[in-house]
Amino acid sequence: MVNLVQTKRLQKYRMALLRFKKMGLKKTFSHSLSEETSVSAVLIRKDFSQCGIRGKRRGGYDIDLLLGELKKIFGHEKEQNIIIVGLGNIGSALVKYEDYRQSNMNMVAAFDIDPAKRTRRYPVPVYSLENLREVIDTFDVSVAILAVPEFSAQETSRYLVENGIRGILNFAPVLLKVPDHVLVNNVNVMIELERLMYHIGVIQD
Amino acid sequence: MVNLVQTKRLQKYRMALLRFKKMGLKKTFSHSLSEETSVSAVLIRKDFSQCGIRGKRRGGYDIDLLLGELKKIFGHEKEQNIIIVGLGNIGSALVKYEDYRQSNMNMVAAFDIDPAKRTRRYPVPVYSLENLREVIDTFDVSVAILAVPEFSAQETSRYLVENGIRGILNFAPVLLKVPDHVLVNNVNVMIELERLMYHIGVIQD
DNA sequence: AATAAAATGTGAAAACTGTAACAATAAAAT
DNA sequence: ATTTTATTGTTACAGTTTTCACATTTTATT
Repeated sequence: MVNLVQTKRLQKYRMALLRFKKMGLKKTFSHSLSEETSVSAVLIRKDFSQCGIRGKRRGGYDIDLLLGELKKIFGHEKEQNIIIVGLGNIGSALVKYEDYRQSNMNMVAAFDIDPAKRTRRYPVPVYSLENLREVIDTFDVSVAILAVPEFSAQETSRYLVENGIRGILNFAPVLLKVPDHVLVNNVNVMIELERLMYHIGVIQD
Repeated sequence: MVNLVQTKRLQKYRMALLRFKKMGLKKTFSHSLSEETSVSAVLIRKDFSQCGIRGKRRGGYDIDLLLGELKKIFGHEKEQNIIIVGLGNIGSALVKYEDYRQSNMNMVAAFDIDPAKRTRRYPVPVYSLENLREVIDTFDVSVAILAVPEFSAQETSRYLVENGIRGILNFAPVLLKVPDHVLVNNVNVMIELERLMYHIGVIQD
């Protein structure tokens, strides 16, 4: 229904709307959202229009209505269980995140090869990868955060997919090879920094 | 010279090339890179062509030559100093990263309002934000990683910009408002997870 | 030497994305 | 009640990005 580019924008709108709501506002206008998100007002109206969201001419858009529609689109209505694999620096930080609940996500388990990590020091139970299938089946998990070291990322991702994972948020600096039905989102700090540097023109001067 | 879309692809090529090189390969072909990066072979050739990188007809591309050109484009030749602001969960994890050196980046300092964080437990000195200007001037820093809590992100970013930062890698779930000459790259785990879920169609079934 | 095969490089077409202009409508002002 | 104003919604257009088709070059084969 909506493609990747639009999805990204809708998520921006949602963030802005949540902020507006927190400020006590009830309705908003394409221009206000434009200022907040740096997306042109026309494009915002077009996106809404295409999603079947209607405003009132001269009256703007109802914030709760918009958030409701976005909720439908992104399926926040249904709780989604997720897992995390790898409790190194990044993994440990991510497992302690508390924002998951806000998006109706539920971190149900963590996995690490190091038995020393399998303690109660984390907010979720920590297992060996041997228990992966069991956890996935029990909690109907389809999305995993992958935060293992570079050298084991490809193999681990294969194992995840083998056991039913269809979406991977990958923090390892590796281009994972996965079957067509699996989706990977890469988060790579180095690459983001590099691009930032390139674009602010640090390079030239 | 190259735009954002192309930059992202070039970074992908670079990752693939580094992998090929590690495997001992000397030359490669647009098709091999295509398989590795999921970018079409024609597009890869076009990107290279536009960057003034030439291959040999039937002979493919020389890996070292390609990496050299990419190095020039991304300015890895010159060392870039960066700082990190906020030593919470994520910040602490990022400051311990060791991959910065690979891209010729140098993490020179961290900042946190909590004096308890200002110990020697971190691989770089930790300061109060009062010392920001001093550090920025001394080390000629133009890029910062922002990993403070949501509520203080906007204010902190304003302060960073005021003191000369021109690029921000923002881990706070906030759409920062910054002047035109400043670039922000957002890294938002929730948003990435949501998009992943949306696109694998977890929602529908 | 001639031919075939495997690559690159590129101009034109297609697909996609965003913008501009403006009609339609609702609210506010007179 | 009428006019003005502000805002949405949409159609046509412009720009950007990707793909297609194929010419060109190099290497390998016969």
